[in-house]
Amino acid sequence: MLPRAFYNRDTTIVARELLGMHLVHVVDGTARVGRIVETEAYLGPHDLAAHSSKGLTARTRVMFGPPGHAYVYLVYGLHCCLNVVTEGAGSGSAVLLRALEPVAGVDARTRGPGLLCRAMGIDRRHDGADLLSPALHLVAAPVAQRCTVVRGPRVGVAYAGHWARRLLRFCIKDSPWLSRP
DNA sequence: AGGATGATATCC
DNA sequence: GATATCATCCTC
Repeated sequence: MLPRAFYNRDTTIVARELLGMHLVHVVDGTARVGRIVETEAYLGPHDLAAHSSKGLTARTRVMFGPPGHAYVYLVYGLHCCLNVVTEGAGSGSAVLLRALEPVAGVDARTRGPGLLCRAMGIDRRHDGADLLSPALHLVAAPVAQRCTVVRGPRVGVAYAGHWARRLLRFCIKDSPWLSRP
Protein backbone atom coordinates (compact mmCIF):
# COMPACT_ATOMS: atom_id res chain seq x y z
CA MET A 1 0.00 0.00 0.00
CA LEU A 2 1.34 3.42 -0.85
CA PRO A 3 2.38 5.18 2.38
CA ARG A 4 1.22 8.61 3.47
CA ALA A 5 4.67 9.98 2.59
CA PHE A 6 3.97 9.20 -1.08
CA TYR A 7 1.14 11.73 -1.11
CA ASN A 8 2.94 14.28 1.05
CA ARG A 9 5.07 15.52 -1.84
CA ASP A 10 4.93 17.96 -4.72
CA THR A 11 1.58 17.48 -6.46
CA THR A 12 2.97 17.45 -9.99
CA ILE A 13 5.37 14.66 -9.04
CA VAL A 14 2.60 12.66 -7.38
CA ALA A 15 0.36 13.05 -10.43
CA ARG A 16 3.06 11.68 -12.70
CA GLU A 17 4.10 8.85 -10.39
CA LEU A 18 0.50 7.71 -9.87
CA LEU A 19 0.48 6.52 -13.47
CA GLY A 20 0.74 2.73 -13.44
CA MET A 21 -0.32 2.44 -9.79
CA HIS A 22 -3.32 0.30 -8.92
CA LEU A 23 -6.47 1.71 -7.30
CA VAL A 24 -8.17 -0.87 -5.05
CA HIS A 25 -11.71 -0.68 -3.66
CA VAL A 26 -13.19 -3.67 -1.86
CA VAL A 27 -16.97 -3.79 -2.21
CA ASP A 28 -19.02 -6.69 -0.86
CA GLY A 29 -15.86 -8.69 -0.30
CA THR A 30 -14.67 -8.36 -3.89
CA ALA A 31 -11.66 -6.23 -4.78
CA ARG A 32 -12.15 -3.90 -7.71
CA VAL A 33 -8.76 -3.02 -9.14
CA GLY A 34 -7.82 -0.60 -11.88
CA ARG A 35 -4.48 0.63 -13.21
CA ILE A 36 -4.23 4.41 -13.32
CA VAL A 37 -3.52 5.64 -16.86
CA GLU A 38 -4.53 9.32 -16.67
CA THR A 39 -4.27 11.99 -13.94
CA GLU A 40 -4.42 15.74 -13.50
CA ALA A 41 -2.61 17.88 -10.91
CA TYR A 42 -4.44 20.71 -9.10
CA LEU A 43 -1.84 22.78 -7.38
CA GLY A 44 -3.59 24.75 -4.66
CA PRO A 45 -5.53 27.99 -4.06
CA HIS A 46 -3.36 29.96 -6.49
CA ASP A 47 -4.30 27.49 -9.27
CA LEU A 48 -7.48 29.01 -10.70
CA ALA A 49 -8.61 25.62 -12.04
CA ALA A 50 -8.49 24.07 -8.55
CA HIS A 51 -11.58 24.00 -6.36
CA SER A 52 -9.38 25.20 -3.51
CA SER A 53 -9.02 28.54 -5.31
CA LYS A 54 -12.50 29.29 -3.91
CA GLY A 55 -11.05 29.08 -0.43
CA LEU A 56 -11.85 26.82 2.49
CA THR A 57 -15.54 25.86 2.24
CA ALA A 58 -17.66 22.87 3.19
CA ARG A 59 -16.97 21.43 -0.24
CA THR A 60 -13.21 21.98 -0.27
CA ARG A 61 -12.65 21.03 3.37
CA VAL A 62 -11.09 17.68 2.50
CA MET A 63 -8.88 19.19 -0.18
CA PHE A 64 -7.34 21.41 2.51
CA GLY A 65 -6.88 18.44 4.84
CA PRO A 66 -3.96 16.05 5.30
CA PRO A 67 -2.54 14.08 2.34
CA GLY A 68 -3.57 10.55 1.42
CA HIS A 69 -7.31 11.14 1.69
CA ALA A 70 -10.03 10.97 -0.98
CA TYR A 71 -11.64 14.19 -2.16
CA VAL A 72 -14.86 13.16 -3.93
CA TYR A 73 -17.34 15.67 -5.32
CA LEU A 74 -20.36 15.71 -7.63
CA VAL A 75 -19.90 17.46 -10.94
CA TYR A 76 -22.54 18.45 -13.50
CA GLY A 77 -25.18 17.08 -11.15
CA LEU A 78 -24.54 13.48 -12.13
CA HIS A 79 -20.97 12.33 -11.95
CA CYS A 80 -18.62 11.83 -9.04
CA CYS A 81 -14.91 12.57 -9.41
CA LEU A 82 -12.17 11.05 -7.25
CA ASN A 83 -9.10 13.04 -6.23
CA VAL A 84 -6.25 12.13 -3.89
CA VAL A 85 -5.17 14.91 -1.55
CA THR A 86 -1.48 15.77 -1.74
CA GLU A 87 1.14 17.81 0.17
CA GLY A 88 0.73 18.99 3.73
CA ALA A 89 -2.56 19.90 5.39
CA GLY A 90 -3.63 23.38 4.32
CA SER A 91 -2.01 23.23 0.89
CA GLY A 92 -5.34 22.66 -0.90
CA SER A 93 -3.79 20.50 -3.59
CA ALA A 94 -4.90 17.19 -5.09
CA VAL A 95 -4.63 14.86 -8.07
CA LEU A 96 -7.73 13.96 -10.10
CA LEU A 97 -7.87 10.35 -11.30
CA ARG A 98 -9.32 10.49 -14.82
CA ALA A 99 -9.08 7.00 -16.28
CA LEU A 100 -8.25 3.41 -15.35
CA GLU A 101 -7.33 0.23 -17.17
CA PRO A 102 -9.48 -2.54 -15.65
CA VAL A 103 -7.39 -5.13 -13.80
CA ALA A 104 -9.77 -7.17 -11.64
CA GLY A 105 -13.39 -7.09 -10.53
CA VAL A 106 -14.21 -4.20 -12.84
CA ASP A 107 -16.83 -4.85 -15.47
CA ALA A 108 -17.77 -1.36 -16.61
CA ARG A 109 -16.34 1.55 -18.49
CA THR A 110 -13.52 3.37 -16.71
CA ARG A 111 -12.59 6.03 -19.26
CA GLY A 112 -13.29 9.43 -17.76
CA PRO A 113 -13.45 10.56 -14.12
CA GLY A 114 -17.22 10.06 -13.79
CA LEU A 115 -17.25 6.58 -15.25
CA LEU A 116 -14.16 5.69 -13.21
CA CYS A 117 -16.05 6.38 -10.00
CA ARG A 118 -19.13 4.52 -11.14
CA ALA A 119 -17.14 1.45 -12.18
CA MET A 120 -15.18 1.43 -8.91
CA GLY A 121 -18.25 1.99 -6.75
CA ILE A 122 -16.98 5.31 -5.40
CA ASP A 123 -19.36 8.15 -4.55
CA ARG A 124 -19.63 11.16 -2.26
CA ARG A 125 -19.84 8.93 0.79
CA HIS A 126 -16.12 8.41 0.24
CA ASP A 127 -15.35 12.12 0.51
CA GLY A 128 -12.71 12.36 3.20
CA ALA A 129 -11.98 8.63 3.28
CA ASP A 130 -8.44 7.67 4.27
CA LEU A 131 -6.62 6.08 1.33
CA LEU A 132 -4.52 4.05 3.75
CA SER A 133 -7.38 1.70 4.61
CA PRO A 134 -7.97 -1.96 3.75
CA ALA A 135 -11.12 -1.21 1.74
CA LEU A 136 -9.80 1.72 -0.29
CA HIS A 137 -6.17 2.35 -1.13
CA LEU A 138 -3.54 2.49 -3.84
CA VAL A 139 -0.72 0.05 -4.42
CA ALA A 140 2.33 -0.05 -6.63
CA ALA A 141 1.74 -2.26 -9.65
CA PRO A 142 2.99 -5.79 -8.92
CA VAL A 143 5.18 -5.82 -12.00
CA ALA A 144 7.44 -2.85 -12.47
CA GLN A 145 6.80 -1.66 -15.98
CA ARG A 146 8.34 1.35 -17.56
CA CYS A 147 5.86 3.49 -19.40
CA THR A 148 6.19 6.63 -21.44
CA VAL A 149 4.34 9.59 -19.97
CA VAL A 150 2.84 12.34 -22.10
CA ARG A 151 1.71 15.71 -20.72
CA GLY A 152 -1.04 18.00 -21.92
CA PRO A 153 -3.41 20.74 -20.78
CA ARG A 154 -6.10 19.78 -18.27
CA VAL A 155 -9.59 18.96 -19.50
CA GLY A 156 -12.59 21.24 -19.03
CA VAL A 157 -10.90 24.14 -17.27
CA ALA A 158 -10.95 26.77 -20.01
CA TYR A 159 -12.31 29.31 -17.49
CA ALA A 160 -9.02 29.25 -15.57
CA GLY A 161 -7.11 31.73 -17.74
CA HIS A 162 -3.44 30.94 -18.21
CA TRP A 163 -3.74 28.06 -15.76
CA ALA A 164 -5.79 26.24 -18.39
CA ARG A 165 -2.71 26.01 -20.58
CA ARG A 166 -0.38 24.52 -17.97
CA LEU A 167 0.67 20.98 -18.86
CA LEU A 168 -0.74 19.35 -15.73
CA ARG A 169 -2.49 16.37 -17.34
CA PHE A 170 -0.49 13.14 -17.36
CA CYS A 171 -1.24 10.11 -19.52
CA ILE A 172 0.38 6.78 -20.22
CA LYS A 173 1.32 7.14 -23.86
CA ASP A 174 -0.86 5.23 -26.29
CA SER A 175 -2.95 3.60 -23.58
CA PRO A 176 -6.26 2.49 -25.11
CA TRP A 177 -7.96 3.38 -21.82
CA LEU A 178 -7.50 7.17 -21.88
CA SER A 179 -10.61 9.32 -21.58
CA ARG A 180 -9.56 11.04 -24.78
CA PRO A 181 -6.52 10.85 -27.06
C1' DA B 1 -24.62 20.86 -30.75
C1' DG B 2 -27.26 20.13 -26.75
C1' DG B 3 -29.63 17.85 -22.69
C1' DA B 4 -29.57 15.58 -18.17
C1' DT B 5 -29.30 16.98 -13.34
C1' DG B 6 -27.98 19.03 -8.62
C1' DA B 7 -24.48 21.11 -5.57
C1' DT B 8 -21.98 25.34 -5.08
C1' DA B 9 -20.59 29.98 -5.09
C1' DT B 10 -22.05 34.44 -5.61
C1' DC B 11 -24.74 37.67 -6.10
C1' DC B 12 -29.24 40.14 -4.45
C1' DG C 1 -33.73 33.03 -2.24
C1' DA C 2 -32.47 33.32 -7.32
C1' DT C 3 -29.19 32.21 -10.74
C1' DA C 4 -25.00 31.14 -13.31
C1' DT C 5 -21.68 27.80 -13.46
C1' DC C 6 -19.69 23.64 -13.56
C1' DA C 7 -12.51 19.06 -13.11
C1' DT C 8 -18.99 14.90 -17.45
C1' DC C 9 -21.10 11.78 -20.55
C1' DC C 10 -24.39 10.48 -23.80
C1' DT C 11 -27.32 10.92 -27.92
C1' DC C 12 -28.47 13.31 -31.82
